[in-house]
Amino acid sequence: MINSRLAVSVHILALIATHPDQALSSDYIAGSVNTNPVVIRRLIGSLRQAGLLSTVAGKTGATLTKDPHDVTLLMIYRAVEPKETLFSIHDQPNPACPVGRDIQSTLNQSFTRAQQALEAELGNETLSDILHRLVRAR
Amino acid sequence: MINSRLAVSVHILALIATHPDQALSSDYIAGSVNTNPVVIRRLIGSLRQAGLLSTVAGKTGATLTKDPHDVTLLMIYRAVEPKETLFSIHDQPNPACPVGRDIQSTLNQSFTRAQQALEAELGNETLSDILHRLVRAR
DNA sequence: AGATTCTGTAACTAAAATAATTACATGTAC
DNA sequence: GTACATGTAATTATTTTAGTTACAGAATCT
Repeated sequence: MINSRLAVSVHILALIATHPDQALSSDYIAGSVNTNPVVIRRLIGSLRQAGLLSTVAGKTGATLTKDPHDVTLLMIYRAVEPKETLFSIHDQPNPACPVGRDIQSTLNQSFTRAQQALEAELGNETLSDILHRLVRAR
Repeated sequence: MINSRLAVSVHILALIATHPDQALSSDYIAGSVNTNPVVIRRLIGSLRQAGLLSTVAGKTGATLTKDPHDVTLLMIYRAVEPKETLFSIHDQPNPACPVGRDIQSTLNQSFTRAQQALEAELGNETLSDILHRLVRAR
């Protein structure tokens, strides 16, 4: 199972987007997400590094640097997910065995395709889509 | 990052498929995978439960119960992956917050789509494809 | 039959990943 | 200058994953 960093990050960005007039503190956001403020600040740090929002140290709040239409879930995912490959492959299979020798590269092809399909789908969904569905959900 | 159980399971099935005449022990398979025999026996247990192979307790070896053409990576993945959902979503977001209240169901829609794309791709790849690529890799 | 070897599992340990927390340096605003 | 915020390192806790030990029960071999 993939970690919840993407889920929490979307939550953070949705909060900021729906409160354009208010400066939301990491404490406030943590209250909505139900976690520790430091967890929020760390994710915001990654999102800032990815150019999705900007903050000023010491100053409350963060502002989106892109239009929600132009922010895909894939961009958010990549911002907070350090690992490039989705599936792990066991290492050091026996090179003396014909299967062991080539299993890694073979699996890698399949896994790469699957990952690309996942990422294509994440790339098709924007923060704007999320915001619209949040409103409609009421 | 997703665990390596799918990778190891494909390795196991590929070994069995390429040695139809030999009865491979969990010890032998563990030697090719480079892990502990119990890890192999556990995965074989899951694969058996899913109807992908059969074994006889005490008797060396396992035999595939399906043609490799009819075994998809998705079937293998589902056999050894207990979790149904790919992405985790943080729990107990603040219900008093409009975003917190509906974020889970909203994210769930997006995540389900992404997961389906991944699974569709895994469903398109068969054990037979893997076997062919293993041979070609030499 | 008895010894040996294997599978099937439970139970436990180790390692790694994830999340939560503490602590504090530094910046902002009144 | 005080109060409060962010940024980040360091630590701890929790969960997941993988590896290991142990052993009961089945099969094979002589």
